[in-house]
Amino acid sequence: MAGNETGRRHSRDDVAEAALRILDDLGLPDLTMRRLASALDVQPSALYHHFPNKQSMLAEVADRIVAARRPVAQPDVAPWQAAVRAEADALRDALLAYRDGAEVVSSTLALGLGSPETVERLARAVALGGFDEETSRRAATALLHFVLGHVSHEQQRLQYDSLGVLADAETSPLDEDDPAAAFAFGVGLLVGGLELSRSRR
Amino acid sequence: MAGNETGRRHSRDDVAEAALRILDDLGLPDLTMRRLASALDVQPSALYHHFPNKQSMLAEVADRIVAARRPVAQPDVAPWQAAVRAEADALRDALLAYRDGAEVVSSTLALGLGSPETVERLARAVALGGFDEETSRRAATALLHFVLGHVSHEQQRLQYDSLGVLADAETSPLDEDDPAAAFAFGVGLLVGGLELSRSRR
DNA sequence: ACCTGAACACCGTTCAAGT
DNA sequence: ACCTGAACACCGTTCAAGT
Repeated sequence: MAGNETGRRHSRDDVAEAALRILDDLGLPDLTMRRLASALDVQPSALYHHFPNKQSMLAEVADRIVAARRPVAQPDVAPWQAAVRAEADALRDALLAYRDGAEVVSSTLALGLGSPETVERLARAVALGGFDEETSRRAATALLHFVLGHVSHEQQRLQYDSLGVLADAETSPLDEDDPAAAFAFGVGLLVGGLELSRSRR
Repeated sequence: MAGNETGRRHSRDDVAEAALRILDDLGLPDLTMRRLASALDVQPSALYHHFPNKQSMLAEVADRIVAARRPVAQPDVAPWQAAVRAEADALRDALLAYRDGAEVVSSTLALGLGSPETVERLARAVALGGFDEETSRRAATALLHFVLGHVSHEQQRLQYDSLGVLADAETSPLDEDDPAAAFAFGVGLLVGGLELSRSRR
């Protein structure tokens, strides 16, 4: 897909694309520098020409995953609540588009790497409700933590189901029969909390 | 602290205690089976007599971290909102008590391991508000995701600050000047959302 | 600029064997 | 029941050297 599979001499872009492929095909635990190198027909040490270390390579992967979010129209007339929900949904869908997407993005953000765009887009949607900058940023952060935690768990479950068959009654209390509904509920709580703080202002 | 430092022959309990020590002294990346073994003056393979693998050993560590939460009085007369906030605070404090505590608990819960007690205690507090069981469980899950995400980030920041000196303006948009206030804000949003859904019922 | 070859300092886990 | 000794199959990263 991102060419140059046999011809040697790769770009940073090639490396990132190959990493996304491995992530989606094999999952995060199998996305090793050595496997990535061998997918590119190159020695592991060659990767360090493109990235200083594995974490920065994963940060690039994370940025590409969230950058693929569908754009959300935010007409000034629409209720801000709908904009926030749409942003949350777009983020969830982007994370679900790659295997272990949520965990990659989560660990990257935890390390302070990755683009700030993700929080900012959420914060902008919140700010449509007229909240001040700090409130918007804090609400966006809370939303992001919920989304990443929820989707991480969702994706972990997917993997279990696909390989473990998961003996009956083997469910954790975090498991949800309807992940999409549980997701909407969680986002709804945070939006509701914002509404309430607004009406009390 | 958990005895038997030189006399060979350890119990599962000794192993878990030693793991907690290493976690708090060196952090999760340095909590390896080999280092744990050498702290107990034992060959790495000996650990597999006590735990089938590293993940189950970490699950035991996670359970001990959250089990140390301070008990929260829940008199039936007190407002349920205060009970939920108290449970969230108790959980945050327990996670902060050990280095990388949030990450250990988070990854354990993500794998479906660890005791269900953590979610259940949160759900019980929510249920004091008269919410049905599914709503309480979903709200507790949302709360838990927020708490784990927030505290994980908080602890990552602590480590950065302690070793990196962190050049000026090196802050990510997720960073907070006042983590405790940001935490209370996030919990407040979720509690507020519950209040609103209640008044609309 | 991009890569090779070789090495360093590690991992988690298994397994036969010992007491 | 609890442990040793040795091995297997890996890791991320560095570094001199090549083109």
